[in-house]
Amino acid sequence: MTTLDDGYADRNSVETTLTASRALLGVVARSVSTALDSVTLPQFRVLIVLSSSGPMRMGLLAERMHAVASTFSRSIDRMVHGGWVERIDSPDSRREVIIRLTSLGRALVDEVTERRRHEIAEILSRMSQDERTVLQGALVSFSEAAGEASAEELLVLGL
Amino acid sequence: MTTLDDGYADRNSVETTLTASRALLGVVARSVSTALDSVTLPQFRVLIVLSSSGPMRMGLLAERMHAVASTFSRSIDRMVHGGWVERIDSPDSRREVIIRLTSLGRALVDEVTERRRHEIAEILSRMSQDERTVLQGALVSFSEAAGEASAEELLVLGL
DNA sequence: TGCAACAATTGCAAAGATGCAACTCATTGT
DNA sequence: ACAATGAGTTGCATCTTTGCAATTGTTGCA
Repeated sequence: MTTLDDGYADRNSVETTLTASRALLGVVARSVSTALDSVTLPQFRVLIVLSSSGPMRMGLLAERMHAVASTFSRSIDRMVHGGWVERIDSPDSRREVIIRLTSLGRALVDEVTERRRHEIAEILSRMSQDERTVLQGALVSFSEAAGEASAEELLVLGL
Repeated sequence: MTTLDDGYADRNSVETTLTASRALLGVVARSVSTALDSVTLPQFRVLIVLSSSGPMRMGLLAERMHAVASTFSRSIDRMVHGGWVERIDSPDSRREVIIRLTSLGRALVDEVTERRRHEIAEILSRMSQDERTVLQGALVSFSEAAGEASAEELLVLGL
């Protein structure tokens, strides 16, 4: 991509970008908020991690969540009780426990991402083809300039 | 704005938009995460509302937060104790209590928004002037197509 | 004036998140 | 075989969020 880096962002373009980006954040917020009727935000974060990284050993998952193992064990108790995840034996070692999404848990995550996609598609459909094309190009360059947002960071807000 | 509505969004542009939203979320998450060392997310949301709407009567604020008044009163207790907000007498009625940000509370919010602006500026600075201009226009048309994201919704994410 | 409506707080209570220390098994290495 | 280490769980404790019911003042109105 061409990055001429021919300037710095003036105050105004920052404000404009920030303001305009609120719409996009609104989409995300709406999609997540429905899930929060079912699980808490910390719990939803767990679902997100399991969804994107697959089944995982207890300790590893706790570490990813920046939680103390004991704390986390009981959080998982609650989530198991809620039917969102399940504990299964590890094929590697009998002292390890693997946490896996149940179909219910997966459905909840899917519902959120699906809602998000759907809503974005809806908004895009209200734009002209030209506008979409321009937007797409602009967002690509923005994403590239921004770099990868680490999964770790996104987790703070539940994706 | 011209909305020809001459098509539907293809899968690809949806994905691109989704990716960009993650980059944006990364910015938001990073900016907020430091504040979360000081206050909880629900508490930070209170600070956000006070920051954007100014001092507010107890009951009104509780309503905005979708909290029951009694619940909220105690949340405010903790925040007062933490030094983030203060209760002041209402000039209108002696039975009303106004909640106002302390300078500490305001500083916390400012710090977050400042960090966010800074980071956006940084990203924009890695783009060419042309790209920035195009991005702004594109985001504006996206915002228009999306409609207002209610402050209510954005609050889920802490702005 | 006196009562009903209003604003906020307090009493009580349940559920989650979180942390430290102790404990139970399983595994590894000597 | 046994001690040391590793993985999870349980005991115990605290703090925050959240809700319902009852209480204390205030205000408005008949």
